[in-house]
Amino acid sequence: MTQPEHREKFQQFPIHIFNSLSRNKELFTPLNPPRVGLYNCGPTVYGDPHLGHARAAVNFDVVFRYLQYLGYKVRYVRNITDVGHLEDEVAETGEDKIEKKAKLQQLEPMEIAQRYTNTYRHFMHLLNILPPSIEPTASGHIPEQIYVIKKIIENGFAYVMNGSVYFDVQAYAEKYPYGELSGKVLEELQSNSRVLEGQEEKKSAFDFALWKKAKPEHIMKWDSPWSVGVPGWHLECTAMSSKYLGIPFDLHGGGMDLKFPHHEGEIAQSKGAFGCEPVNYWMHNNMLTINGQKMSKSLGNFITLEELFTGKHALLEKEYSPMTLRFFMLQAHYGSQIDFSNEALLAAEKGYKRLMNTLQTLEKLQYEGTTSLDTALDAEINALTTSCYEYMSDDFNTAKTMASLFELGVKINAFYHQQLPLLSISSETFHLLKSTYIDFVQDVLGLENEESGDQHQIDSLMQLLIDMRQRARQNKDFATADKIRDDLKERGIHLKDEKSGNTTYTFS
RNA sequence: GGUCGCGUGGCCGAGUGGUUAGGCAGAGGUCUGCAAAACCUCCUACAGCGGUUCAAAUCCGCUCGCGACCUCCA
Repeated sequence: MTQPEHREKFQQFPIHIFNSLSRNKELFTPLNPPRVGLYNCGPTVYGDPHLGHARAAVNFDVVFRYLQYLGYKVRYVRNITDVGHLEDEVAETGEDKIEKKAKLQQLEPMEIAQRYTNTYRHFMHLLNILPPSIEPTASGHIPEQIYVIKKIIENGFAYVMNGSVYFDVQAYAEKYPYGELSGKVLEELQSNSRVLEGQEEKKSAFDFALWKKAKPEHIMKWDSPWSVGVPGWHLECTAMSSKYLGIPFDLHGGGMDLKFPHHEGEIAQSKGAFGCEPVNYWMHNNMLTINGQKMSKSLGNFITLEELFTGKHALLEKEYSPMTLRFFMLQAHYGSQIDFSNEALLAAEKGYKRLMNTLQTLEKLQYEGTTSLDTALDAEINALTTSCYEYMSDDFNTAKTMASLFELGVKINAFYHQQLPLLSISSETFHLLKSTYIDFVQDVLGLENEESGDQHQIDSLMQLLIDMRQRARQNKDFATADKIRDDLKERGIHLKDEKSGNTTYTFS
């Protein structure tokens, strides 16, 4: 995919990323070009993947895709958290989320983790999200996590208490600033911290566990120098990102809700263990709301991907396809909140189909003959193709990029329907238009056609019906012709008679 | 309560000191046997009130409304 023209455009529009840490848009300079290390916080596999998972995954998939498109060699690490996160209502028992579910369902903890990992991967695949280069699990990296804890203890930023190890935030804060990413002030944290049982072990309420001693009844536990127990909440990402990407690495992503305490913890652990920032650029995608309300289980507006794709949810008027969801998300910038509603999804569905129809139209376009150049039009199309790079490089602005693609689509359709002469642009411009449009829609934004079934057989069946109707039309038997068209329409297939005399069809 | 952010046309959503975002919906037109699609044209907004400026939706202040984080969370 690394074509010379990409390099040229790339040089013209170097990538700028809004770095959550500095709160500024910064020129992206990888440490070891052309290699880029990308880390994204993946799911905790104790439940069905939902819309929030999709947003994070889609956004960083586009980052991954665009970097690769420009010729970077990207190692993309997205973890699977299969251990270690405490659940609210059982926090005082130190019980593990995954373990809790296992007991309820009488399954092995790893069986649960595996099942939801499979489900997650399945839905990511439906969303056309490229698999990461490495998908490490927390449970598979216990020694690495123990190693990080040892380093932190050695450096004096952690203490052992009754077989558990806690990060000493106060000691850390004397040497490094704490709370930079999330804008937290230590004193405020202190006064606002909720008092939980089992916290009397900690020196301060905001100290966090690096290792937690297990209760005898716990099933998921590992040996360590301190106790048989489980690793802390934020440790896996530090251990696995440093292992596979080095320290520091280039780019770390995740949902905004992870800024505190998760990513703040990662920064502290990394500096505490290795004395340096874990990563140069932090990217955070914003949250979703549903009909203007926060998506949460207690509000009953929590939508899983399966519910969205099947339409089986009280808030959904119908099902929406994976590509509709992907399109919908890409029409907004990752840094903005987006609001879900049936109207918004319906609009996205239509927009997506228009984009796909244009893509198919473009593939049918043939440039033949001699140019009779329309300089203004030629320049306009050139500028629009260039703007795709410009906008993507400007903090991955998929919304603006899509706007340019739609404007190019107007030209593509006009060429195809002979509303504009194709030969009014140069052959070079035509090929640039074609490659840019196809590449950005398919490779960069990852939007693809969703037709199902055996397309070849459907085509041949459809051709049969189209021929029959054509004959009826030639005989002015419009009743028959219209019946064929209307009956197909009832079945969700739309016929279009084109100027050229050809009839094409689309699915609704 | 603390911290941060947002309020854009009928809906969704970019943008952010002077110039068309885009999608969906709606109106008119071209094309068509009729449609559909496509194309053309129109609908041209920035919560309210003040202030800065030659110029503000964009900067500042206040008011109102909303959201996120502070606790597992994408």
